[in-house]
Amino acid sequence: MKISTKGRYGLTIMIELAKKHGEGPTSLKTIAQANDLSEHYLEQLIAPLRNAGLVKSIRGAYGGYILTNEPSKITAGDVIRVLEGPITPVEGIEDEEPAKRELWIRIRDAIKDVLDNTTLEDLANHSDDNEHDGYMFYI
Amino acid sequence: MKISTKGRYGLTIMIELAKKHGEGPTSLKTIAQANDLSEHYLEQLIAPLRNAGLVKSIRGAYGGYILTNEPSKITAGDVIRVLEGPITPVEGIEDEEPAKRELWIRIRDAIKDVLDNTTLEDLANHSDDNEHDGYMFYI
DNA sequence: AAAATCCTTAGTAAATTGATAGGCATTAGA
DNA sequence: TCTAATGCCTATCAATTTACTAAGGATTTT
Repeated sequence: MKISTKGRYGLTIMIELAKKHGEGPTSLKTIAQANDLSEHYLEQLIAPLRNAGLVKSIRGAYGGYILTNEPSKITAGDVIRVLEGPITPVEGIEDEEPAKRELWIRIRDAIKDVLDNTTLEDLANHSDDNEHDGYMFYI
Repeated sequence: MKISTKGRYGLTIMIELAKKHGEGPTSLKTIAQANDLSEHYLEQLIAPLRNAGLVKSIRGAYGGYILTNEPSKITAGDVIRVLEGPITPVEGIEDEEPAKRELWIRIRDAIKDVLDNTTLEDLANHSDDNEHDGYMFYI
């Protein structure tokens, strides 16, 4: 039910790169410091993002990472799938009996719908409004 | 992102009890055998369900468990919250910056919508159709 | 040459998962 | 009253995952 720090920090990295898109490479050190995260840990997270072709690295001094695509063309789902695996509430949906199977499928599709329709552009350009504060803590 | 066997087996228990609702208690042994699960493990899962008041136990020979409410009045969300904790894709949504915070809230609400609108009656009475087979494996 | 950066592998403490083991407490039915 | 069937409780544990830390090599710019 939870998305771990892999997916969350991974999104943080990608949002930072989206904000700097077109301005040359951004180093992990910069991103780690700006978000108070471990640079070493981020290195481990960006490796799969690079292998998946979502980012490109530029080595050496003044190097860093850049997005390989427009922020409007990369979704939160792209990032989460790489770092957390397939989007599904349970392993082996196909093995469940019909009633539960349909429940998991409805949940999966609901999550997919949100993640696949939210782009890095949406996330990077987001204003600092707080329109959701009113019901935020209702669980 | 995942619901563990706690929530899944817990739902299995509750669906079995819903099927037998009004017919007297059902033992964990019966449920464990019917679903090829460890009876001992199910005992650990039903304890919190009992503490939460979702089921009532009847001790002694020919005892077992019964639902404390109509299957139409108990939702999958009730069961999942007891066994998996609050429904949320991340811990500490309130600590995230607005862009990600809204993303997590949208995901949370989408999951809540499904879980809170699916009752044990829905799950117990489900026919064995396979209407979703066509796109089931698309992730 | 020096500094900044990416890249890779290894290790690790804590938590969670998914059980198993053993046995006591309670009750229905013979 | 005895016995079998059940619920109830505590402890233990192997495997996995999480969230890092550590160490150092490879590459490129200045």
